[in-house]
This record gives sequence, C-alpha cells and structure tokens, in this order.
Amino acid sequence: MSRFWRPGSEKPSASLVDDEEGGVLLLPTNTNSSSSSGFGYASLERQRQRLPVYKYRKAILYLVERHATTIVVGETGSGKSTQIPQYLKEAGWAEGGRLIGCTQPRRLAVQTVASRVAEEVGVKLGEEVGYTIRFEDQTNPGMTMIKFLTDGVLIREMMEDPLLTKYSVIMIDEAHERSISTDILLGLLKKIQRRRPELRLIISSATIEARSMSTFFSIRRKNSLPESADDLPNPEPAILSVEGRGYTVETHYVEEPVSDYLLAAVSTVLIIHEKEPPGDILVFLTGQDDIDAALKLLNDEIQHLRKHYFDLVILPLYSGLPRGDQDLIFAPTPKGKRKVVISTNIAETSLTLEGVVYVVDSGFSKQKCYNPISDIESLVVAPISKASARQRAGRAGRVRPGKCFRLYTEEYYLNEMQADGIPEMQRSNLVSCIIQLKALGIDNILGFDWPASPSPEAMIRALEILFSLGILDEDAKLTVPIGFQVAEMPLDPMISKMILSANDFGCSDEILTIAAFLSVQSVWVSMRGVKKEFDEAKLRFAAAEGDHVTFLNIYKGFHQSGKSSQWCYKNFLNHQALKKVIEIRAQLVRVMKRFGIPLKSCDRDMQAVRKAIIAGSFANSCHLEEYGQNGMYKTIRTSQEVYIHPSSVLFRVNPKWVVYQSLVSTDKHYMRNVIAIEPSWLTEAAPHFYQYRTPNPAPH
DNA sequence: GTTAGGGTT
Repeated sequence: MSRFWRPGSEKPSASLVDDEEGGVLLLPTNTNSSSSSGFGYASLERQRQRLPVYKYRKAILYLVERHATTIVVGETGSGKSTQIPQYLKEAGWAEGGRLIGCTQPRRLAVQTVASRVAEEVGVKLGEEVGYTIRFEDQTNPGMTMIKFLTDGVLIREMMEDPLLTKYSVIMIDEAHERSISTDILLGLLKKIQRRRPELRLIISSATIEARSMSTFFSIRRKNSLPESADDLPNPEPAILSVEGRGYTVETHYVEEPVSDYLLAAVSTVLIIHEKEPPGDILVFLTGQDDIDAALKLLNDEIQHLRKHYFDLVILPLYSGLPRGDQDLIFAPTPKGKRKVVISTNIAETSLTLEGVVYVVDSGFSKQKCYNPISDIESLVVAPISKASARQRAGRAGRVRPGKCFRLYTEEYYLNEMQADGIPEMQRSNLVSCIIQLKALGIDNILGFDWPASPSPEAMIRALEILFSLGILDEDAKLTVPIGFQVAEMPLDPMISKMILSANDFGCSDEILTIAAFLSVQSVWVSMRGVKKEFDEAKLRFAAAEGDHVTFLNIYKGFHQSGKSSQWCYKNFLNHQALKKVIEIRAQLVRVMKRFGIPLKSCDRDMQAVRKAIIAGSFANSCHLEEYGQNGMYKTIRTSQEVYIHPSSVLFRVNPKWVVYQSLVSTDKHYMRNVIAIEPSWLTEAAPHFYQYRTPNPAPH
C-alpha cells in the first residue's frame, strides 16, 4: 500500500520514496530540521539574508510591535512579500493559534509567494504556510500560521468574521496599485482597528504615495485614551523605506514630442537592435490593435532591411492571447537571437519576463473610465502616471543594468505627468462595491471613510440601481431575503438577481449555467486571422434568441465532448475559460443549496429563460432605430446610442427589442451578450421601473 | 457596417 504524507503525520523521510504503484514519488523537499544539514537549506537561508529587507528585520519588528499601522515602502525585489510574514512568525505573532495574513491583488502572486515561503520555512504548503484563493483553499485550520490570500477573499472572510479575529497581523501587499478590493479592504481595516486596537496592519507599497496612506491611517484620538493603556500600540502610522534589488536603468527621452508612438516604438526597436549589445526588448503599447499594427510594421520594415534583422524574434503579449502563444513569451531566447515582446500593461505588474534589458515605453495605456450620469464604463487610451513609468522602466533592470527609452520628453515627464494614477474606485461602477459594504453592516455609504472617495454621483447611481433591482429598500438597507442573498453571491448583482428570479420561471438549472458564462471574460478564442472559420464555428452554437441561449448550447457540447480540449480547439473555444465556467457553476450550485433553492430545468422553454434574464437586466433594454444608422439601437432608459458587439451572435441580425448584459465602449458603445425580447416582458418584469422611468416605453 | 488595459469574489 502506498503511504501518503498526510497532514498531521510524520514528515516524510528519504525512505518514504515509493513508486511501487507507478508514480507516487515523494522526495523530501527542503526540511527545516536541524539534523538535515542539507545544502539546499543552507543556501536558502543565505539567499534570505542577501535580500535588502533583511537589514531592516529588527526595525520592522520593532515598528510593528509599537505601531498599529506600519507602512513599508519598497521596490520590487526587496523581498518584503516573502520575508516580512516569516519575520513576524519568528517573532511570535502566530502563537496561540493566531494568524498572520498577507494579501495580494492577484491569484497567481498568492500561489507563488506562498509556495516560495513554504519552501524557505521548510514545510509542506498548506500546513504552517498556506494560501486561499477562490476555488482553492490550501490552509489547515489549527495548523496554518502564515496565510496568503487575495484581497477579495479577505473581504469575503469578513462576512463570516467582521473583525477578522483570527488574525494578529494583516499585511496588504501592492497597496499602491489601488485596486477596488484593496481600497475597500483599507477602509474596512481602518474601521476594525478602532474596535481591535491590538490588530497590527502592514501596508506595503511601491511608491511614496505612502504619505497619503499614512494620513489615511492616522487616528486622531480626541477623547484620547488614558496613558495607562500603554500595552496598546501607537495609533500614528510608522513609515519605513526599503531599497529594491533591481539594477540601475538608464533612462532616455525623446527630444521632441512624437506624433505617432507606434512608428516611434518601431523605429526605437530597430535602433536598439542595431546599436545595443544583446538583451531582450519589451515594448509597452496600449491594446491588441496597437500591438498587431506594430508587429506588422516591424515585420514590414525588416523585409526591407539587411539580413541581420532576421535575428529578431517578435512576439505579441496581451491577456486575450491563446495559452500556447503566451508560452512562447517565456521560452528562452534562441542563441544569437534577440526577443522583442510587444505588450499591454499586463507586463507591467502581472507577468515578469526574465531577460529583458531594454524597455520602450509609449507613455500610454488603456484605462477604465466611468460616467455615473450615463452609467457607462469605457476604456480609453490615456497617459500613464509617473509611478507606472517607473514601474515599466524597472522591468529593464531585473538581470543586469538596462535601458529605458521613453517616447515622451523629459520636460513632459517632469512637469506634466501625474505622480500617481487615479484609484480604480474613482473610475468604476460601484454596484458590487456598495453591496459588499452593505453586507458588512456599513449603512452610511456617503459617510464611509474611503481611502479615495468616489463621487457622490457615482454612489447615488449605484444606490439607485440596487434599489430598482429590489436589493435595497427605501432606507437603502438590504432587503430580506433577496438583498442578503445577492450580497452573498460572488457575482455582479444583476446576475445574482437573475439567478434568484429563475426560481419563479422554473429554469434555475439553465440560468446557473448562463450566470457562470457571464462571469468569465470570453469563452471564444480571439483569432483575427481566420475569421471565416471562426464565424462558422460560432454558427454551430448560435441560438436565434441570443448569446445567453448560445451559452447553453456550448455548455451542452462541452459536456458531450467529455470536456475535451481538442473539441475546444476545433470550435475556437477557450478551454481554460470553459473549465472556469464549470468551476463557477459548481460554486453557485453550492450557494443555491445553502439558500434552499432547488435546481430546476425548463427543458426547451427558452421564453422562461429569457424572462429570468430580464428580471436582472431589465434596465438594459434597447430598441432598434429603424430609420437611423444601420444597426443603431437606443437605450430605453437614457436614449443612448448603442450597437450590438461584433462578437454577439445577434450582430447583423438586429432584432427589434433587445436586452444586453454589459456595455463595452470604445469608439461606439457596444452591447455585449445580447438577447432578443418582447417589449411586454419588460413591464411585466419591472412595472415600477418602467412606469416612473419612461412615460411610454412600450409601443403596445 | 466589424471588436476586448489589467485584476477579483
């Protein structure tokens, strides 16, 4: 019989290697027992001591002991994410069953940092050192001392345990990125600190924006505590700065502003290749369009130049790229060749490319914008901040000293570029954010102490939408049970509402599948080159009712194929995305079970399915303008001009009345995930909304 | 008449 290394059992020894049954090979990794004078352990320890943060070990522990909040400013490579949690554990912060928590904005970062720390501590991942991300809990209650998790997961944990009583210290990493989740967390943690003054916070940030962070966390104690409370930490935040370990990066600017950053980027790449020693080039552009265009320009140029330019390996990089193409980016550069990666800002924070020595920075990126009056989020090309520019430049100094070529003038950088970007909270629709705060008992949204306050207009718009969905009542409190149930579901509230309404139409089974599809980016593989085949593949699943029903067809096909990746490839479907659909659906089934809502299928009654969809998306109804521009719709609520997105199965079909799931705004407002409806269903689903919103919405 | 910066529950 095989012996597995179970939690709580003895650590495996070398003799536990067992491959009798064809494949269980458990080699001990680095153990921390003193008897193991393993070379691996010693060198790991030496590596830890070489990190810049090591010098500050004592200082950090002292500040955390004495201050409620410690702000650690450190560039990448300082080792703060992996080392500080270990220092805290060594100093006893995890004693007595308490937890040291460390959040990251991204799932991948959580996993990699956690496994690195487990290795350094010399324990099996998931025991003393563990992590939790959505769909994956690698912790062992009672055993785990250091826990890594995404900000989003920590917010969810607060719904069970609002004061986060299990934690003695919480470190918020990458706080400078100011994602919505990070900002919500910062605001909530400040509140928790008032109730739990013994809780320690560490805010880890890459920029000096730390100062505004410090102002945010300083607690003025007007009715100040008596002096005797000196076992409590100082409420005034401490700031500590740790240098990074990156190599120096020489910055070059253009002398005159460039009129076309695409052309400038292409010629800069060619100049670097001609004049600079070996080393890969990373180019930052804004989006897939830009990147494809630059790729083509670069390849055209090379055709006309000398042979020596054939040494360039030019690769695109953006999140929508199929998995196989993304792997090419990480393959080592062939000998005698130079890799050129043309990327969106995915390479700024989410992915790290080894071997980059030269960075070309266009100075632009696509950024989300939100207009609370029209309730439309859009993506616009906008100038980046100084903080982003420095982050981009830093990508050139990971292996050896590098160079960064900025396609803007030094004068512009010094005098016109914003120091920091606008926090995402101030550029987004707040519906999800507000429902999370409500679920945590924060009733006064307008009076909430936000790290960066969103506009009152944006907050009011979100409250209005939640009210019209029946999630909030007239007093802006969560309704029972709908409001509380929606808050518990890990979805866009409109989608949650759709699920809860499905029960009335007897189609919860179908609606759960649709909800899962709506929660992933896109299930199609973007292939611009083979459009004809792609369109044909899509037609195999297309439903006359629209995209939501098409998803049901894809789901059925995927199941019948045995969840085959081959099948996905043949049908231009993203296998990863479909596996995620399955996971999300399973999670939703569990939530429904908890609510006591039965799963029911309506078989082929797609009218029921469409009516359930409308119960969530009735506010997104549109009517085709028959005498207007071809394919132009107008929203019923605001008479906004909108068009069906080319990825929709209803593109060019143009039914008279439609409801959309979301708007994507580029040069036009495009409706994504569209379904054809009868106008009478709208008044049926939301009489309150259509009566007071528009005097005469339906023609009949 | 034709399209997606990056994340997360």
